[in-house]
Amino acid sequence: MVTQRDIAQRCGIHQTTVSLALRGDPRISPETTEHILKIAREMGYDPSAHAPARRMAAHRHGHEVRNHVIAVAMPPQFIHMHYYAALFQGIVDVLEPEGYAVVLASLRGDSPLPTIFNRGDVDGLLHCHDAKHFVPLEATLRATPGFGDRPMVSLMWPSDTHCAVRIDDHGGAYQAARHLLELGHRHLAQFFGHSDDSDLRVQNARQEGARQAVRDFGLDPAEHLLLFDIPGRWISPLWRPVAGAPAERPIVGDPLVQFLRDHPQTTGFLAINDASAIQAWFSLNAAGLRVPDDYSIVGFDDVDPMYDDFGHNQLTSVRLPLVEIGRRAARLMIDLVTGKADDLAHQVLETQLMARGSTAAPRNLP
Amino acid sequence: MVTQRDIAQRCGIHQTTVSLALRGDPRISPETTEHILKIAREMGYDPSAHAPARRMAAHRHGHEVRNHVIAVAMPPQFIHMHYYAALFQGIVDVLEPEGYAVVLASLRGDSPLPTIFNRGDVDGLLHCHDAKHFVPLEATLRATPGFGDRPMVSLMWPSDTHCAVRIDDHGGAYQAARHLLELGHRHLAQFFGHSDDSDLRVQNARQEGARQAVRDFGLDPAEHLLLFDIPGRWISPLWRPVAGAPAERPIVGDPLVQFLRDHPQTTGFLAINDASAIQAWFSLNAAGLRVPDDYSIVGFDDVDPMYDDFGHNQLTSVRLPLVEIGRRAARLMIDLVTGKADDLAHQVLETQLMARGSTAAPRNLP
DNA sequence: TTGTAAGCGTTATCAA
DNA sequence: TTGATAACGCTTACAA
Repeated sequence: MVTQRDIAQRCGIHQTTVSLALRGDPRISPETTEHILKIAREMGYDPSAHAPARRMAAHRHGHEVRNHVIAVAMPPQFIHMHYYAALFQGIVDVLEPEGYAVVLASLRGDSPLPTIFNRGDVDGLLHCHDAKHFVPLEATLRATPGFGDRPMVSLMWPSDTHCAVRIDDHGGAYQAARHLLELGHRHLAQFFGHSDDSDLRVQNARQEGARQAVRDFGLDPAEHLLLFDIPGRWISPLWRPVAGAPAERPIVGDPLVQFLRDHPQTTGFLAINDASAIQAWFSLNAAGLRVPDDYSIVGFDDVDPMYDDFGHNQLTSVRLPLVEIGRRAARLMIDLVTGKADDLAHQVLETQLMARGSTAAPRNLP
Repeated sequence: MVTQRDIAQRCGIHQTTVSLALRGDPRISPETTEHILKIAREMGYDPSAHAPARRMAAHRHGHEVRNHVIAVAMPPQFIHMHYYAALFQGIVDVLEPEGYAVVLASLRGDSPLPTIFNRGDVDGLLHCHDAKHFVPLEATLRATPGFGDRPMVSLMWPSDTHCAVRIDDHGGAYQAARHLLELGHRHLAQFFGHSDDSDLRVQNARQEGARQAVRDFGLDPAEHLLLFDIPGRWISPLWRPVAGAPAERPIVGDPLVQFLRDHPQTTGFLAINDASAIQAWFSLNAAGLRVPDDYSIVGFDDVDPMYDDFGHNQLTSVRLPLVEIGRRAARLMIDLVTGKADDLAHQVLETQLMARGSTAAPRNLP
């Protein structure tokens, strides 16, 4: 393992000079510097091999170090969902070429915080947790000496305490509702996933977006836009490739059919995500009802397909620029780590409606 | 930042004693040790905060350090495939509770090796690359001073140079072929994905497995088991949630229909994975042929579903214990890192046929 | 422009 | 059973 002293000896020079030269300090003459660099290369000097020594010295002088390591915290089971996969893809797209390593941390309360955090080896954290779930994590991390006040960026969820990159939920729901209204639907039902411990800002924004679209059509939301409280499991991924996993087949229940009995005028559904849209579709099929002949469904996220017999996705959905969000969050993180960005930057991206076969003009129902 | 010296001063004792006590050295009397530990806790001493110092000292005495960091190398786009997701899930299941951090590294040639490798901060590597693709990576890593000869474990692919945990491909193909033969099919076609730069051992094992099943039925493989060279893209995931990605809709071509014209006796297909099985299914549908009425298809991996209108997966497939493989590989890695396992351990796991709606008894075709 | 010296916090050796 | 000392390789303040 070749050290700066080895190089110094070989050059008949002092180690300090080598240290300065290697970092391109202007106090060392260009010729000396060049010679030292040449010898260093020749001897195969590898600066990163001596990271601990450098860290100690830096610490002594009260400096921070960049590790080129970014942690990414995702909810459990994220790996099985295309939604998170797309975000993740964007993150890696940006970080990898810059030489950053990506550390995956589920950061659930039940596992210990990986020692890499305590060691101060992580430069920052990207995460995808809603505010309520993230509060305890944030507290833990902030209290971890090795992490301290390093930057965090939230993906998809708004945050009051740090940066966020997310989508315009209001606009997305507006697009979905408007699409159905333009097709002629007049009585819509918006899915609502009630989970009392989760941040409601996103759902509220979506509800307001749909209401706005209804109002813009001169209709009264109270009458023309109902809420349908979906079974909790509809939100989950349909299929998990886990031997013995519970959700091999979707839960095909009839709460939706019951809802339609109670509200027979409803013809259009705004789902909470694609999985719930597809579950609803299956439920309608099971009841002998047809999409889009009898009912129209709009998914959300555009990450899960509903194939027809020929492999064409039929699910109309609101496409989220998830990969781009991952990319932007990662770029923002790099800027924060390198001190080029403000710690409270927020970015909001627009969605795009992908019209497909699950939506059509309504026909008169009995 | 509290140091051993701080503790020593507070105890009116020498720092060396603190060092020994903290590591439970028997030379320090139990009472002293206990007292020191108590004070250390009180003062909030965090050993991992001083990792660099410890590393330097360790290095000086020629010791290795455990970082509790394992790298996982997966092929590009792995994040969008359930196959890799399941492997990954297993890995994380085991590593996370043990306090290991998981570093994701695509390790493609075009990005620089993350500095974390050069620094010696990675304890070992789990990877999922076939031998031919992995050879250059392995060379690079072995030549990286910070990684050197640390352990590697291969998932799914056999390796001559290091550990592997994989499945019994021969047995899996045997199960699939036997299933079709037992249903009464007598003329089978096995999918073959020709990519000349990839390790063929796996495909060879599967072909031999299917041949064996045919022979065990008293039939001649040369006549009763054909190979169908599938379009390259059939192997890829059907749906990628990437804005503007190329593969939004499957390629529904007719090479399979052409094949059936040339070999009209064929009634049963052994796919190379689930995606190719589903693509084949779509192709048959497009040609007005029906599964399983006219043809039976067996997938492989059991990671991608083919839903009927009610959300029930119809694809018969060979289930791979992917999560378990991830778990075993991770456990093996921990054993290697802690010096408890041999460096050439191999594990082979069995598959299980999941019979569903895509296979049935053949009927007489025109 | 270059050299000197001190110190970061730990571990291991050796002396007490 | 405990204490003193030297080193690991680097960065920086200061002296030459």
